[in-house]
Amino acid sequence: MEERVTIRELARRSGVSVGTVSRALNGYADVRPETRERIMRLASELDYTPAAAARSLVTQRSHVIGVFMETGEGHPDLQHPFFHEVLGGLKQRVGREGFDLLLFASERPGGGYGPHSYLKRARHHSVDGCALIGLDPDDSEVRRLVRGEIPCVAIDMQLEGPNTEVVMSDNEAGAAEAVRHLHGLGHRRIATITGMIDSRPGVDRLRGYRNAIQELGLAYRDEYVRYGDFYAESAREATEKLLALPEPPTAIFAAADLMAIGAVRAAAEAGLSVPADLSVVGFDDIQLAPHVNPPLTTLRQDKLGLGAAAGDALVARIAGDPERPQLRTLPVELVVRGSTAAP
Amino acid sequence: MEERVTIRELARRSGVSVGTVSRALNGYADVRPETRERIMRLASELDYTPAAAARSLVTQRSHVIGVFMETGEGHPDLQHPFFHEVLGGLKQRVGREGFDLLLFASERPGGGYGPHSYLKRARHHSVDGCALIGLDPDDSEVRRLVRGEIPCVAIDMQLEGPNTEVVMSDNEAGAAEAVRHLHGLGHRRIATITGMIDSRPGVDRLRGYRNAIQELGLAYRDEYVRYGDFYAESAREATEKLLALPEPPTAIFAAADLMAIGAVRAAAEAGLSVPADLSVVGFDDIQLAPHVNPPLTTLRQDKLGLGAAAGDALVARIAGDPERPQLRTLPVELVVRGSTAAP
DNA sequence: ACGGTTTCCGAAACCGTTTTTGGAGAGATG
DNA sequence: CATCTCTCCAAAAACGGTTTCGGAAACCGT
Repeated sequence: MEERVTIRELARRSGVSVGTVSRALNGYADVRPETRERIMRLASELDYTPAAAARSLVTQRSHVIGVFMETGEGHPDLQHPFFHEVLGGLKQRVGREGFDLLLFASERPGGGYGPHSYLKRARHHSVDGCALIGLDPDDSEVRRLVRGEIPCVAIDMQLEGPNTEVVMSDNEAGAAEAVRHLHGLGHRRIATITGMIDSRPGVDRLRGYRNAIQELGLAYRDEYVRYGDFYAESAREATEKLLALPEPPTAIFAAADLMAIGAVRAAAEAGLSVPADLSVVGFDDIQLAPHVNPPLTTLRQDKLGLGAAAGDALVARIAGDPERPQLRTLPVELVVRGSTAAP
Repeated sequence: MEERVTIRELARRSGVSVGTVSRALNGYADVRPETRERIMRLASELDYTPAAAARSLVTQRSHVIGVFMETGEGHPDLQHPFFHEVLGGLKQRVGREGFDLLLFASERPGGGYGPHSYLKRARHHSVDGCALIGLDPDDSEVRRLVRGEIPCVAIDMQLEGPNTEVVMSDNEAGAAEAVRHLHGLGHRRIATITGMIDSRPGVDRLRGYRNAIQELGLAYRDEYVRYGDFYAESAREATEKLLALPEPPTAIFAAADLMAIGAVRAAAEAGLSVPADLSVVGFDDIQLAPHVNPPLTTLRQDKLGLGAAAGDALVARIAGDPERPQLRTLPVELVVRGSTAAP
């Protein structure tokens, strides 16, 4: 039978008290070098592994960051490639600092009583901080969570709380740059397909579009803005409508690469070729963007950077840094590939 | 100051002992209904949240599943869309059973001493089980982990251990079906671009290709098999070579959708059109497969199903079920779209 | 009225750590 | 030699739960 080797066992074998073992292992000053040496050697011989539960029980810190990211059927956000890359960035960043990520999945946490709530689940596991990715900011659970005492960072969602911070790309500037790029190419009839307009990125990108249109002295036409949901299918339908217009656009700014891809597809189905007959620019620069046909001109979000920034925010707030901004926005970069050309 | 409400507080306020509170909350039999009622009401009024650490310390069960999934620079596996969807399936399945997912990220777990090792990290957090996704099965750390006492499930990797189970798609059958489909369309010169041949899916798909070629009475030609790495770029190069052959293939089976997309791109760059001049079939059916141009004919892996099967394995083994298969393979399904046609 | 069951609950041990407190011994100081 | 300061460590009290054990009261049949 494999008996777990505890700190007590270490103490017994090395002839000191458990307190001393703990101090030796944790690098406290007041333990004689040779004693420490002996203990550490023994620990590695026996492959001693401290129990996180015991430690966090007393220190009240778990070195774990909770992650809320819905995988629901309705909005399969966990399936949006964008969020995964952000998650990867977060993982890397907080990993360096010794944190692990707890991806909340359980429906009745703690194996039993009481309904689940975000706050409760976070408290139950004593996470040191929480990352909220692509959630509905109006959800009452979410609001309760950020109103609590746990440091939170929200990615791509508008949220306020005493100890929470928001990280997102500069969506407005990016959208504006997209239409300027199109305009520079010579396009004058530029349409857009928005993301969900109840999300912050959705409205910001729309605003960027609108501002740029006006700054460039183009007429803002209602029929040129169509509402999508960040996924391909919605853009395909939207593009159909757009192309059926009496005066169809020569260029489309889609507020997500997935939607840009949907738009390209709709164009192909309408017998149009991209970019010869229609220019399309996306947003995100997902992994596949350079590989689709034609390669997508898009605005690159620094996905790893977003995750890393979220990690930064979390570790800083966990460390007790009070001087934190409420919002951190990262620049996006236009990368032009093959889906845009002069009209 | 927000004092955490503990079970002792509950006991004090409701005038019973802590043991009774515990039993009441956990649904044990020997507590009078009205007492239980009173306690539970109080608990929900005070929003009592049990501490997972304390509980798992004594029960030796954490209700947490550890997930190892590398985000390294070298092989950015966390970036392969396939794995995310699998993760989603796993999350859903184990979530129903009350488990959460711990995504290992920390580089020096426990905040300090000793080098990290998979086994050590798993033990440190007392995870009830581990999921290994897309790792190198020859890694010595991985082998140590599966030799241990913790139930493990490996997804898409060949691995053996006393308490570990493997879940993967029926790659061989899928590959065979791909070439039969191509053959049925009239193709006779069918090439393949493999995945990494040090991975089980890589070799299985190659074997499936080879077997089908022979069963159909086609000549097996060495120059028709090119080695890729599951990502787009490698397939693009491989396709260039293939098309430069004196007798170029009329169809390509790419062992991954990302590679199929790379192949399509290479064809376009060579002035060929898919599927008119070249048929391409992929593998995976990633989310984007129906949306690229042309829509990809591919073999659908049941990604959610793989995750769910992994979850099944884990919960069963955690519950102590000894009657478990060592390997579980899931069927794949040919879905024909626009990237294949008669030659 | 009495032994035997049941039902309900309190007391206490325990899980594996950290951290505080204090004290023994050694060396320095007066 | 007495005292004072170090240095190093032991003991014990937490942290917040679960679970075992046993006892008091209530209920039962005779």
